[in-house]
Amino acid sequence: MSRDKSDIKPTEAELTLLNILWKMGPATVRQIHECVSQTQKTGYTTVLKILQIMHEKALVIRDESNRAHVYAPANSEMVTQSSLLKDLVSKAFGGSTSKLVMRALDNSTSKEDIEDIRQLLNELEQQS
Amino acid sequence: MSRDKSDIKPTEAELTLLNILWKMGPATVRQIHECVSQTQKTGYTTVLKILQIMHEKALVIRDESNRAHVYAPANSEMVTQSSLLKDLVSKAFGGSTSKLVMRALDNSTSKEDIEDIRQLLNELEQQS
DNA sequence: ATTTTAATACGAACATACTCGTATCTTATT
DNA sequence: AATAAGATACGAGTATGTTCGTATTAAAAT
Repeated sequence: MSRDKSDIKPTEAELTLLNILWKMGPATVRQIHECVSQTQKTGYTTVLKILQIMHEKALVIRDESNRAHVYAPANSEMVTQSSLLKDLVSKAFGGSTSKLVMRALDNSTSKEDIEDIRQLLNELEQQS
Repeated sequence: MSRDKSDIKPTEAELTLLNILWKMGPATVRQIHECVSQTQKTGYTTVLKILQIMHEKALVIRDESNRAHVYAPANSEMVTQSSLLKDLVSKAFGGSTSKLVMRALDNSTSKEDIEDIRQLLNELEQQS
């Protein structure tokens, strides 16, 4: 059973670029490189290459109508976050999402966060 | 700033073995291999090698007093889970644990789980 | 038209992870 | 003591990810 196109797990470098794309919207390699350069020292062609690989993997789509290709995420941030969580749940929490949630809450959560989450729990309970 | 010994991120294969060790307790390579063989077809020396690498990385400790070394996790399951969560939060949730929790809850949680989590929220709130 | 600029494509080098066969060493059995 | 069994150590092959230099191509400027 091979992996569905839509739930390929992005690598670390790929996730860095996806984060930028989700934040900036569709962008050229130059724009993406400028952005990533603010926090890392990475060559232009490195960013280009990663994007090309991501295109092969269908992690991004690109508009080739202009000379400078315009890249955009293939999946929303939400879908990708869910996919990464699902992966972690299965590999490190025995498949139990609630175990993951409890462990996450153990660590660090502010008072406002607690209220937000409680609110969400109420909504979820009503749905079912 | 180099990585602390105690929060090295285990790879996928390493996590598989750690899961076994947390479940079984300290074990020899043979025991671990038998266990992992129930779900995967992996050579004995492959398991051995991974454990040796994990020992170098200080992910496991081992008792060499007998011929068959006895391996044990260097860190608890809890600590490792927290470390993995922290990593995912920073890489895919902009550093926000509560965003991760909410995304996780969105997906799938049973009614009993919701109650458990609500209980935990109450306790957390009292602490602060 | 020629030159300069700026983009993509390609390939190679390097790092890490994973896998396993073979060599070596230690203990038990005969 | 010699052999067999069972353990670790080592090294090499493969796969994937990351990095970047160079080549090539396309557009803009002169």
